[in-house]
Amino acid sequence: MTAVTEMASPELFEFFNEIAIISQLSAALFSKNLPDGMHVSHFSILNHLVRLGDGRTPVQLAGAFQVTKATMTHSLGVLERQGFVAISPNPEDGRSKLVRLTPSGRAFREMAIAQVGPAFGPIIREIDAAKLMAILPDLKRVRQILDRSR
Amino acid sequence: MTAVTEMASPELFEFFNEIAIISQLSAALFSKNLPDGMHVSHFSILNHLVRLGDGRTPVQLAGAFQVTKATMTHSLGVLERQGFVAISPNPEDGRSKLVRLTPSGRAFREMAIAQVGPAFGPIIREIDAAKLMAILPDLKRVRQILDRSR
DNA sequence: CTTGACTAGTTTGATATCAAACTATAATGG
DNA sequence: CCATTATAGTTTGATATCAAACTAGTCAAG
Repeated sequence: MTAVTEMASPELFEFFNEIAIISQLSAALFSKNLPDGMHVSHFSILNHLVRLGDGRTPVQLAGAFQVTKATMTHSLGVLERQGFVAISPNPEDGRSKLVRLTPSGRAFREMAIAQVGPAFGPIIREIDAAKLMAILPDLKRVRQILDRSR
Repeated sequence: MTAVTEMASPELFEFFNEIAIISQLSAALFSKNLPDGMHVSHFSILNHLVRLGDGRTPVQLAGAFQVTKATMTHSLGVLERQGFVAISPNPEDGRSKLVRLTPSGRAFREMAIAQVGPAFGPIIREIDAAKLMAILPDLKRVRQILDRSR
């Protein structure tokens, strides 16, 4: 058991290290093709709201992206100041709020996809998207396990 | 082509999103089991120096972890203040410096491994380390492609 | 030599993120 | 009802990171 840990640690560490680097590089590539001072995290929130529907609470969003509530407060502030989301009290819970997309927010997301898509095009071609999709379930499992043991 | 991009984008985005979340969660789990205010990035640098050898320059290290020079300046400052590395001028290049581990730095790395190992033990068992190792080469390819198109 | 282009490292200013403390509302058990 | 406990969101203070401007050293071409 100790032996297993000792043996597996370096490789496991390498695994997570690789993950961290890919995360950084892809975020950088993404941001570079995003207008202005928009960050991937902001786009992600808009994307999430478009794909899975409006009217989520900040805590739900924080859970979806595995960031803290404080981080989500900050990100939503940015999006609200840009006019990309509207935040209103939650009629069903006095403590809570609801986040809704504005038309401008939807438009921005469309534009971002149009801009970023081409940048990732060559990568998609080169990487063999099928392989990535094959990996995805394994990654999800890793995520779930990490999430549970949090 | 446009069609391919449009079709592949959501999934590809999901892929990178999953990567980003795993990166965050694993870093958090790691940091939680690291003494004091030490961050994964600091440990990683020490680990790198132990495994691949001393006497690297800051730029080499920045390249290895795909962070900017400025970030590496900061991280090395932390490690130096903790007494974990010693930084000296590079006799072969007046612009450059050499980073060396101190005994204290080696000891800290050992201790960190001893502390973090157990925390990741259950995860190793549950995740099926073999599967992760199978994925690793694919991840490396993704990293290389991203790196090249930077 | 000397100039011009490149490279190493630092500094500066900004931002994303976190942890912990705080406020306000909800829910639950006696 | 009320007191306790839990949850939603914010605030505060800290840190890791980045991009861009800057300093200083190197190198190559003439």
